[in-house]
Amino acid sequence: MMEQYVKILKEHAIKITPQRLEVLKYLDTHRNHPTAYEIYEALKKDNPSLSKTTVYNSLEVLQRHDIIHSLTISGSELRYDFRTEVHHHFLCRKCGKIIDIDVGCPYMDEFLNGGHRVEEVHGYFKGICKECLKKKGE
Amino acid sequence: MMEQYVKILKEHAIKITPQRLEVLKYLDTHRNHPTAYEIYEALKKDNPSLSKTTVYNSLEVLQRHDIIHSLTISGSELRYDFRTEVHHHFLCRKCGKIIDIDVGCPYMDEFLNGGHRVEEVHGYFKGICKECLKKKGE
DNA sequence: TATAAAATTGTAATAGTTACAAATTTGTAA
DNA sequence: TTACAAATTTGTAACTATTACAATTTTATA
Repeated sequence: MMEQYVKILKEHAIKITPQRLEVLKYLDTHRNHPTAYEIYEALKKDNPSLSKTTVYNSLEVLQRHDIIHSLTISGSELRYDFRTEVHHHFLCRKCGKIIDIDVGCPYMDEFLNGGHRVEEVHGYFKGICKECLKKKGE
Repeated sequence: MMEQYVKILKEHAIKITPQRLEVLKYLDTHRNHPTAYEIYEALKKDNPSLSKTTVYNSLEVLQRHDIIHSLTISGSELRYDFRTEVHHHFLCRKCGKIIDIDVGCPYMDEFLNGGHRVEEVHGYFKGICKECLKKKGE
């Protein structure tokens, strides 16, 4: 159940706590780019004494070790993502959904010709998603 | 002096006010992706009665008419950009500077194969800029 | 099992942004 | 040019996401 998450934390020499395991598990099993608040609300059901600060702290430590990523796509709040290969994101203005765009830009390296050291790449697209376009037409 | 900005607002049928003209001029002449607060602080010098809300309102209307864009690159506050052709941005974690990356990704359209209608494209890179890398070595 | 270091909790503070009502300004038409 | 309705500006207060901090609890280790 939790062994896989224990393993991840151990590999990164992060102290193991139930809260961190739950946050990590939640992100692994909910790939819809939740906010810190959504994670907090969900985990509070099984652990009513959970603190919002703990969720933020857990997200921070997981992010620092590159186990998860945060997205700044919305501009008002951060979204969190279980780390996978580089991919991009589409934000639908209508329904608010954030959809994975599973293509890396093959020309990405060209952007780096300025001599900067690039550690993160974010591709954000915004518009109206396929489903909302369909609804509109009906 | 201001004629060019008057012209832009007229073309978009936006009511002309000194505040909007100043905000637009500021963004045209300061291409360093300032925050709303930075714009407010700068313009207050010549117009002490300027309200922060007015800056936000002006930015909102200019953005709605696609005259300026906002960047969510930092995650904590919005940055504003006088509209130009599609280009990307690099945020230096060390000095905080946001640098223009003047290359469009030629494979951008491929991302859209999901059938979504894309209205905005943001490419954000984060790392250490050339200048900060140089300083470190010294 | 004892202990030091680190994490969790709860509350309060902070930062960026938005809501709102009163006063002022804008564009238009007589 | 003047008058007026509609829109904008202003100032203050509210709101939301996030961070700071001190007291308590838990973790990893010996």
